[in-house]
Amino acid sequence: MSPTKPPVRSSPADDALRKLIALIEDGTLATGTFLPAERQLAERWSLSRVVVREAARKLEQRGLVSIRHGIGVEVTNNPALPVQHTLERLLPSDKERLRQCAQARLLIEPELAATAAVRATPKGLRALKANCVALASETDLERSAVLDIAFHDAIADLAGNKVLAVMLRSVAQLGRLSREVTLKRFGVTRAHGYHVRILAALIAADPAAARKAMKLHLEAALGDLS
Amino acid sequence: MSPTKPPVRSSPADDALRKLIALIEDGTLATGTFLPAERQLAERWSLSRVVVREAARKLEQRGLVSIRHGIGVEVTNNPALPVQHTLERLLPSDKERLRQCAQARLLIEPELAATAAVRATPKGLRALKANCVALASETDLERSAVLDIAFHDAIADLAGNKVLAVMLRSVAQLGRLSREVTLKRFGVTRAHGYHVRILAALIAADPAAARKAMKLHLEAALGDLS
DNA sequence: TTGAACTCACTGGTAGGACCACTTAACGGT
DNA sequence: ACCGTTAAGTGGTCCTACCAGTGAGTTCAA
Repeated sequence: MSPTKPPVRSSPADDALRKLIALIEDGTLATGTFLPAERQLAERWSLSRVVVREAARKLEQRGLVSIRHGIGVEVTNNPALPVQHTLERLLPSDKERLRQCAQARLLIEPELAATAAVRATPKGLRALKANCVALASETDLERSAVLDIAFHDAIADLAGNKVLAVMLRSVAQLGRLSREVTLKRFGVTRAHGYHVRILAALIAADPAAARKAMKLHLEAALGDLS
Repeated sequence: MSPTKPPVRSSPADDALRKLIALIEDGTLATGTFLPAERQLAERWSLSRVVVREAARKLEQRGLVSIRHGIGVEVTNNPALPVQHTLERLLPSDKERLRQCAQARLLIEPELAATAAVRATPKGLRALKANCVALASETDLERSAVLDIAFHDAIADLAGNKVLAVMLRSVAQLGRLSREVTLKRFGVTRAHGYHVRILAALIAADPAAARKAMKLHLEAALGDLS
């Protein structure tokens, strides 16, 4: 009953983890920058290096950082990564995983597009338009794929539902990683056409049209996989 | 160019992690059992305890095990846990998180019910029926909530899409954890009624009816939150 | 001058041993 | 028969030394 041990149970490891998360979220440690070296953090916070290491490992598993031997700990902030790990373990077969991811996208993304049509901001629409323009003139297939993903991510953000946004981002990235069937050149131009139509529906603030345009786009793109 | 260092880059930590995952997945380490003590594993595999610890930490972050001070490392196998961590960080506000999770459920789960109606097996239907019966006679609210979640999980499994199943499981568990507004007694009996109707649609292999019944159920249950 | 190899000072990764903190169950005194 | 003590097990932390990649600066030969 002595007040020396109230329910304040907090372990050094948890403290370190929370501190780091806080630093990342408030922008002190921006995406793309590196954390201080493990030894420095340990001394600065009067902790063992082991504790700092464990915190870093946890951050890595949660997709917040990427640890690179000989380099350092880079802030990546990719919340979709843990989901990708889970799905890769649950569905070891690339083909089946892609199939189920496609099904999930087909269910989620048209709805996101419809919501985005209602909630879109001028700023968000400008960004989408810029993405479309960039995709039109992009010749490199690799960068085209990145732009394509960014377009869909941006729509998910506009919709304002972070739960669905994270889910979409996960399956989209997973699809991009595991498909050798990367887009052909004609695939890019076709994708651009669909993107333009989706963007038009968003600008018109027409949910039904956005939903339909997104559905058509996905069915066309995902159909290439079968 | 010497063949002594081909692309076999494998670190002891990765090896340990892979070994443990394999042991868990092939059933050698069943859910509910405990891993050997860290010191034992370290000696058995001729590794440092640090390495074993890091592997265990990673497994914990991925939802495969639960580490408990003074007790041991228990195999839990809850793939939804990483997603929950991510969403709790992205949406710190309980209220907003619940709202978006509800929206996600409303989108995903009716579709899962419809698919389950087509793909349901006799065995799966029996399990669902047993769950319904148990819920009807359960008086404890805590256990009722568990049964409720299990019912929805079972339907997701029947639908055969693990991607959507994991997503649903995540948002459902998250909802149960963060709501103080736990079900009242009348809520349980009402839920049971909906469950029976959903089950009937599944038995009848009627996708449209299943989708509709699930939608009604969710709208009723989630409506209590607002 | 140029350029390629080397050196060295970082980074994270691993090792081993000691000790702390929590849990449980067996033990022993009352 | 009860309850506090003890001891042995577990994970948690620390320290210190060393191994292993990386990159930049230096050196030395062409």
